[in-house]
Amino acid sequence: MPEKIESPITNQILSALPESEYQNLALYLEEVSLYSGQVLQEPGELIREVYFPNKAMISLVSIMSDGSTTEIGLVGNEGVVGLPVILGGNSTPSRFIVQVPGSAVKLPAKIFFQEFQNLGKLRKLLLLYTQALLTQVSQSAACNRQHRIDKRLARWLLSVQDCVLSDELPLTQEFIADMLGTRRSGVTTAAGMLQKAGLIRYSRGNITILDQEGLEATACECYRLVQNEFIRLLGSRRG
Amino acid sequence: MPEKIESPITNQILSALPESEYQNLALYLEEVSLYSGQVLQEPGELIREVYFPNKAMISLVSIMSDGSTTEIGLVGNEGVVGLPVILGGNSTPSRFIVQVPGSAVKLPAKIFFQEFQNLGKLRKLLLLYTQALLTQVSQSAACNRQHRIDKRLARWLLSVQDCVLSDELPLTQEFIADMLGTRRSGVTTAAGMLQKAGLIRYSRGNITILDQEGLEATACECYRLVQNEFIRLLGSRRG
DNA sequence: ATGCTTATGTACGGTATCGTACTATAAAAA
DNA sequence: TTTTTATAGTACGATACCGTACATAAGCAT
Repeated sequence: MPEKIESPITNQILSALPESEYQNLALYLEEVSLYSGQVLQEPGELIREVYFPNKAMISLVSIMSDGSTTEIGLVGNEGVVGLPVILGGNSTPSRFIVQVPGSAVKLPAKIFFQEFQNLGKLRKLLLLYTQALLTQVSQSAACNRQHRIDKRLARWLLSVQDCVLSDELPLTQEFIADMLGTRRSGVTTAAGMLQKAGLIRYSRGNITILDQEGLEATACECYRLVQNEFIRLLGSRRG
Repeated sequence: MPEKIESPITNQILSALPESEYQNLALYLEEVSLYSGQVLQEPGELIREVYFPNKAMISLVSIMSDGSTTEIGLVGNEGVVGLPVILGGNSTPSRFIVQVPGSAVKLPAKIFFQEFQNLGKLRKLLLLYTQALLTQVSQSAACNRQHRIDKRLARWLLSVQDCVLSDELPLTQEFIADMLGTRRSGVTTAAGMLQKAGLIRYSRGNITILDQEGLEATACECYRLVQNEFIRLLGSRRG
């Protein structure tokens, strides 16, 4: 039996729903605590639940046959993990993995799908969010081709910050390397440059953003572009 | 006044519609001939018409502020250009440009949007196609990070072949370089390798695929993965 | 044919990143 | 405390690709 939701829901999609639509879901919503490194979904697996992050951040990750990984999208409190349920595919070739731990709200895929069929606000929001995610992934495709590692790192840190609404990011360089699709020592070098410039501080699995504006100036244009598109489509701040 | 459609419609989405749904659109469909290099949409422009390619192939392209370009998706006869109309954004930050000339069917965005609201086959197909495109873009994001130029070129040529259903591809190396997000001379070198291996033949803006199986063996795994996902979701062959 | 334009071939120093290995240090465990 | 483990720093040859420049050649117009 799903439990009652005690904590406030900060997920922006759920928060934006009119009361009547929210009540259609409320009975089935369940608050869960996600831990770092938790795998919500492996490639090809049938999606049985979708997750609305409150504070957590979840990465969508591509895995090549040689084991190399690349992040293709990030989901924070502005979004939802599990769009293939409404798009009809019910699975994807990517892994969903928790990067930043925290609370989220879980909903059975079946209920999610049913409510999406109604001509309500949820449906409208989910389609807009789909476009926003598509834009994010598209920009990453171009970014991965065109931009250097230090710019991409700066962009990525800003994006994570927006997802979790905090300057303190519990992330090891090893983990970041897996997301950026590069070597760990490459992250060390790039992060060292950002730290030397006074933009971030870090030590053993904790990164603090010291100068957001400076970091934005260092990041590639992709951060701003995606963020602007999230604002245009959803009115929220996310890149 | 839209003209009557004379030629057979080979676009897979339109072909798959039940007669009644097709009739809802038929009055507004207009056959158009797309030429190479034709820009259907610039970044940020309001989308007024959507295009269902019959034989043509259209690239979705990201443009950076320094002018560099990167293809983020391809659309052939399996799909439609203009998804932001149904997703609600009505524009995107990318350019839609005709890569391989040929016929397509044009439909006013308004009609497209209206018909999508109905709970019919069109809606189901479009959502599935959205997921397929998202998978394609996602895989490109990872591919751009992980794979070498010759593998990506092989993948890309196979994808174009699937889009236009022909072994003869009217493409210059300059154009290909813009799509792969690399230099023209890099394409020359990579294409030279493929030609030396007997996989393709080319001369002045025309590439012929001689050995599809060999090309697949050379291409990165991304080709197969995306193609399989198109088959799973839509039953059609496209990567 | 002749010249012009477009497409392709090639070269070469420079740079980002890889692959790998080894070291250093902080935190946790014994 | 000592040992172990996780995390981060550094080095260095190898490699893919960039940036650019110039040469060659095919097709087209005259």
